[in-house]
Amino acid sequence: MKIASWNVNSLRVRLPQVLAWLEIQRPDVLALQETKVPDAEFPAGAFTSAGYHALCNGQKTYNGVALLSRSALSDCVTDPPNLVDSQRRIVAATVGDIRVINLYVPNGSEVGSEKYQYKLDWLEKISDFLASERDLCPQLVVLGDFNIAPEDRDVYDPEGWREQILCSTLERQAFQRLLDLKLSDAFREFEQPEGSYTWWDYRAAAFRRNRGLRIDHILVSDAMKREVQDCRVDIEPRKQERPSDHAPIYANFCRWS
DNA sequence: ATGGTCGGTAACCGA
Repeated sequence: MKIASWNVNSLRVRLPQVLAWLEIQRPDVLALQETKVPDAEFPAGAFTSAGYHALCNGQKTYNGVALLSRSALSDCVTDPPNLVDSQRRIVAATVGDIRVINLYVPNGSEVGSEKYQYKLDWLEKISDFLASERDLCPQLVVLGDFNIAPEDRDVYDPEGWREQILCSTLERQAFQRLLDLKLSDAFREFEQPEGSYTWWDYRAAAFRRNRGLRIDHILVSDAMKREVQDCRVDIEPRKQERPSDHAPIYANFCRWS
């Protein structure tokens, strides 16, 4: 079973690339972020034709998440009780016996800004939600765009990014608190190439120079950690014309969908 | 080379 995550930076623009990627990689589940499309305009038909069920939680212009799955999705949550927010950043659902939670964590803009505080508050609240979800279902996968590079090795220039947004100590501590919920970073369960990243700025030919950060993650509960077989970044879509600034990541689990 | 590029939307904001 393959579970993937991809910040597409506008599903309208990236739909052909997403459909192509579904055909090539055949993930059982794909979590999308930054769809930037209201639910009424979500291209559900295209995904149905491709063999996927879809759940969307979108809005105009900003944010927006969705879950695609080859098998049915149930028990959808978009608004945890303690996270009242007009920004559409969460969609959770059950696939078989696995609880999948797709997150688009706020970017935070700049350390010390109002948006930065919103990000930290949001992470605090999501932590409570994840704890309650974990207690309901031991087979838990939490994935998405976390907008946090957990360690220096996840950053192409750690000194240049020291205490900058995506890398600050408070953000890294917030990420660690998620791991403290007995969740593991699936990517770090395996040997990985140095310079593995999931996001590269559009500017300054950052991708060509591999000036990236690893800010998209797949976190797994202990029950799922026992079954994870590999976790990779697929940089092929980032090489294409008009790419998202993020690459997809995926993990394979030793079970059928 | 201390800037640079996207997407959404309609002058700039967010990333």
